[in-house]
Amino acid sequence: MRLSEGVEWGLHCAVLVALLPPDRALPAGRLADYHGVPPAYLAKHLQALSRAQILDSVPGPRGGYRLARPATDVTVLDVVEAIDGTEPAFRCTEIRRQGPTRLATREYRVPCSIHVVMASAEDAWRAELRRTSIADLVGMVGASAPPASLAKGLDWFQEVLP
Amino acid sequence: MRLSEGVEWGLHCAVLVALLPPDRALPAGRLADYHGVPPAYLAKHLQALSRAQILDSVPGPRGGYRLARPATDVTVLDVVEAIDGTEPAFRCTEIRRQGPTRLATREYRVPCSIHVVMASAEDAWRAELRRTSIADLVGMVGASAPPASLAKGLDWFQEVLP
DNA sequence: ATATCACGGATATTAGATATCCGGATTATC
DNA sequence: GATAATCCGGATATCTAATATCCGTGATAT
Repeated sequence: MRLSEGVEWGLHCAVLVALLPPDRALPAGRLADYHGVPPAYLAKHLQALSRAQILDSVPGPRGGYRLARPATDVTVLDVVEAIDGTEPAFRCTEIRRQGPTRLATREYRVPCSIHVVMASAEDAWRAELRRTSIADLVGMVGASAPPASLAKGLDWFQEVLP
Repeated sequence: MRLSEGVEWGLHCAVLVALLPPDRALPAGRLADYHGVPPAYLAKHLQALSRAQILDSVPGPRGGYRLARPATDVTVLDVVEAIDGTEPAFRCTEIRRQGPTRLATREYRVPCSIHVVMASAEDAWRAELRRTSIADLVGMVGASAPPASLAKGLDWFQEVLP
């Protein structure tokens, strides 16, 4: 079981644009520079975040991406699902209905108990991801990152924002 | 994010061998018949369950697989991890340390907050899967499956166990 | 008018999951 | 003891999804 690497990129990008001065946007290329990831591929993931209305995209010079809503209203789960999709990790193929002892379809009114357990675990996973917003992550950075990190980040904004 | 289909097969097989009469074993081929899945590939997953000491393997005629421990002592998580591995779904590549604003390695003593959140969600997922044992699943089948299903299963045992 | 940027489609590459086969080792049964 | 059934691990083939790039189009600030 493996999450797309794009999930990590998307979350870090969301945190970074949450720190932007009001009404400014960061182009995809700058976000790729900042994180040291392939620009063309990151662009694809940012487009997914834009379609999910997590980011706003601004075309043209001084354009780029910014948050579409307050950082408090964007959960980690929102970003994960925008990039990785909402398909469950466990997909019940109903193998209980295969093989020599299978019954008629109408007999299977009760759900597959294995399916139920796996689904409830994924619910717990999602619930946990919903508990944290991008604003929380920004706060965590402020509270626990080396201060030099923030300072350097601010310098960098001055440099790259035209 | 996607779990191997083998996880579903492994769980259904664990439930089935938990229903075996004492000291009997089911060959991989019969388990594949019962579930309508490719025998050669299911065999690979059963070998993984055997290595994880969830199943006992018995070579030779009248051999096959049986539970290595009481069904109450085998959790759903045990089976999932035996087949899917224990690698986390989210793998932090520390992209916060890349790019133009990176600091010296020694500055990063606090953990990446995104990593922490993703890891806690996976902990919640695992905790949920640990709450249910194979014995619980067997009980659920007994309590909620169509009775005809169990009856047919028992007939089938008589037929295939030499 | 021009340069900057997002967007979506097409396509190539790679890694991992799915699937099969075979030779060797083990053991119950005759 | 011979035979047949079974597990085991390695080698290999195939298929799917993730990763990655490129380009033409449209929008817009300067």
